[in-house]
Amino acid sequence: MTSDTRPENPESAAPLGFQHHDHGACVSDALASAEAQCTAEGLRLTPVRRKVLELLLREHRALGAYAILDLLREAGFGSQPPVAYRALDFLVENGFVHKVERLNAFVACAHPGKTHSPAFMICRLCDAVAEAQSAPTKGAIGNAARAAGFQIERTVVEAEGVCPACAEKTDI
Amino acid sequence: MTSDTRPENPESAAPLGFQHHDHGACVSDALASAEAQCTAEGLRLTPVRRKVLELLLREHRALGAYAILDLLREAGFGSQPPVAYRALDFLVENGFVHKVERLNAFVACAHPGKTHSPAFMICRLCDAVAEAQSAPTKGAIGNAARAAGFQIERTVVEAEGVCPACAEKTDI
DNA sequence: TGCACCCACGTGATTTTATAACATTTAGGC
DNA sequence: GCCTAAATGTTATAAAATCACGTGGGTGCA
Repeated sequence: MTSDTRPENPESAAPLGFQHHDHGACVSDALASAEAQCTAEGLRLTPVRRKVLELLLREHRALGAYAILDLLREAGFGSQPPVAYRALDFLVENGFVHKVERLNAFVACAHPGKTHSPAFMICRLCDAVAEAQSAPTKGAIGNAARAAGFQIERTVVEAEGVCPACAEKTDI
Repeated sequence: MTSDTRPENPESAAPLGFQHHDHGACVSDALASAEAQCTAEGLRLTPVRRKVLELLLREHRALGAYAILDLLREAGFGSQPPVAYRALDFLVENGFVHKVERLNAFVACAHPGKTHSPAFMICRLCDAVAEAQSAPTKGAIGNAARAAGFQIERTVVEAEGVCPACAEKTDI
């Protein structure tokens, strides 16, 4: 056991977007901003919750709950599933983390702050996940919902395919 | 065990669309059309596969793999998970059935024949699932993909909310 | 016709993902 | 300080999915 989301395709540590960027700052900025938001809204960013968010920010890719659990154990936290799931529930509920349904995995939100409807692009080769925005009430699904009288509360939009880096490796 | 997708909210047997329609004809028509397509394409719609499709058409709602497995057992087929999963793999691969990622469940395709990108509306109260069409390469996600150089192969579009029937019951 | 191959099926075991239930601790309001 | 509510730790179990291996039934071809 001591699982990870995948056989761990070596070199492809799957950047959250598909382009590189200054990490490190990105992690601590996001943590600070999360802390600020929690203070502002009276939410409790407890040690476990903070750690899970930090792990997801640091790893910068989608991690399964049990992969997170392993990392929590290493960090000296409880190591039973509910520990991870509860922290994830909190983070997802408050928009700091999203669940990628297609992968049964979790990613730190790339556009924190305002509530939004995330859309994901998932590379089937290297498992990289990029987050974009979707517009729930627009487009085909919005029209269908209006026509059917369906009230949309939340949307899951995930595209599976090949990221630029993998396409290059494969095509050439 | 002997599971079903839900505690089975009694009266809400969750129509596939949100409006009623002539069932029965709908089931046998779909089966016949699937058979025709398989013959045409040299695919083997074996007894188990046919049975699974029939069950999904008949139930007319999203069923978990284990719920299907129970029904298969009752019908005298093998009752180990791979039996259901293999049949479902075949049916999904060939477009007769879709997987609803949000529910880890399966529905018979409501628009068989041509290949398409399904979009689902899922009622969180009665679990009804309606299928609409999405346009993968259009809209926000299509633009994001083009901008990022991501090649979309498949999309998951699922809206969660309240169906007309449940909205009526609740609001009044 | 017979044989060989491939595909599908049956079954047992196991892995991965997720939740239930309950005791214990901790933080904050008063 | 004390009470309450929320968060945590832990045990157990449920639900979803896959692996591995053996068997049988068509299809194609000699």
